[in-house]
Amino acid sequence: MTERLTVGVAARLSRYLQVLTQARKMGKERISSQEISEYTNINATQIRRDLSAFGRFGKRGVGYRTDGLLDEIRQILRTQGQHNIALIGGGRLGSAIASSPIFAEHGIHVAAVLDNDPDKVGQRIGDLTVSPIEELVEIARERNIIVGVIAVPADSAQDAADALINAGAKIIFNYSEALLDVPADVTVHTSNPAVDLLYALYFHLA
Amino acid sequence: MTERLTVGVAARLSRYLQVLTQARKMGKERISSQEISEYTNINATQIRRDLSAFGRFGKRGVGYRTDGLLDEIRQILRTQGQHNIALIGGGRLGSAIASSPIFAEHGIHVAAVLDNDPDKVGQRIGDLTVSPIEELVEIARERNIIVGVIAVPADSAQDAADALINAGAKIIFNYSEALLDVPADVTVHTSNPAVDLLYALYFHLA
DNA sequence: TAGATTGTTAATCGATTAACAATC
DNA sequence: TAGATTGTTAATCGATTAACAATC
Repeated sequence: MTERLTVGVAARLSRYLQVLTQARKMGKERISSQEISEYTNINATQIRRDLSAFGRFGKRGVGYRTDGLLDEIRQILRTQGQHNIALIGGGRLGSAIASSPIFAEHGIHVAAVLDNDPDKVGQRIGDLTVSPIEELVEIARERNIIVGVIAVPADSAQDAADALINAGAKIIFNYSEALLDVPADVTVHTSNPAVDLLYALYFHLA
Repeated sequence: MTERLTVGVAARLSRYLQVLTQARKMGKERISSQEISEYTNINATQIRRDLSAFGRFGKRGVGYRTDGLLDEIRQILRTQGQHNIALIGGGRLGSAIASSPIFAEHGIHVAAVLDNDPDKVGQRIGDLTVSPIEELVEIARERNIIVGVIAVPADSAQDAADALINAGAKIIFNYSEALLDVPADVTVHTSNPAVDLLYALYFHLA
């Protein structure tokens, strides 16, 4: 099982992880492939197939133990540790991200919020104080940060990306609509809800 | 060309749409499949293949006209009109979404922000005033809304979904971590940046 | 002409699905 | 035993990629 997962399998396992995390919070002790399918829109046979490639985690006639399956998938995805991330942008979106419980639930800790606007520096967001962008290099080194989240307007996004790259970040989540130019060893995930929406509308209208 | 696109093709065309929109804003008149590939991480051959299924849009040795290709893809995805959407939640995330230029750029108009918290009702967010959730049915009917965005804490998310469904929404974008139970004719897109991040980390660490 | 890039073919690989025996 | 659900097979379909002629 030391082989690298394909992109598709890893993406699907991540979705199962999300459903299982919530199902556990709702007190569900067992879950069937059919139930996971309803929440993810992934075919139930596909789910059983994905899982059975790593072991026999389920019980026929019963389903999967929520807790046990969660642990197995975490092991497969190697996502059991704590990860520190840096957030660039102390505006509305930055505040929303920094305060969201979504990250903590999965072992992800927003270690710092930075901004290049002197008016924002020093403001408090939840437990954090906004730091000047100049401190990013030091913070990233100290806190072992390789993931950065960009929550600034499109016209500042490339500057934010450059600062992150300069500080050693290898994974960037871009919540602006800007296209970012980055070196080959840096991965960018751009989130664009408007485009996702057009995609969803296509299937509704077609 | 009246046939329905496969899920994969529609998803990729949406990504091209995003890149082309930004490339046009940056004043780029022409773009090659290789350039689109660098921004989307989709194989350049795949891109040419996807496009050539609908016509010969490019010029050999030159590339594609940004403007022209944008129009072609919009036609294929049938996303040329204006769409009104309703946003539930007037907190930090809701404000960020309502104020974001990302939607307007693609013809999507946040027509109303609603909240069940009396303290939030009446507050202004950009051009909008937060309305009580009770007004959703009427607003949805008047503004022809079938898309709803949920930007409330997880423990209110199902209530928000129920209100949207009751008002006739068929597509729901869920920015909480909650799992939503909805009728079969309603599509839910749940965004969970933490899970996306674990997925990205897997490939970085592996 | 030389260089660049599209459009297309052909081959391979992974995803998807139906069906069903195994078994709880 | 009866019902439910997993694990697995087999068949199909779409995605991916390399290669390259066409052509701007």
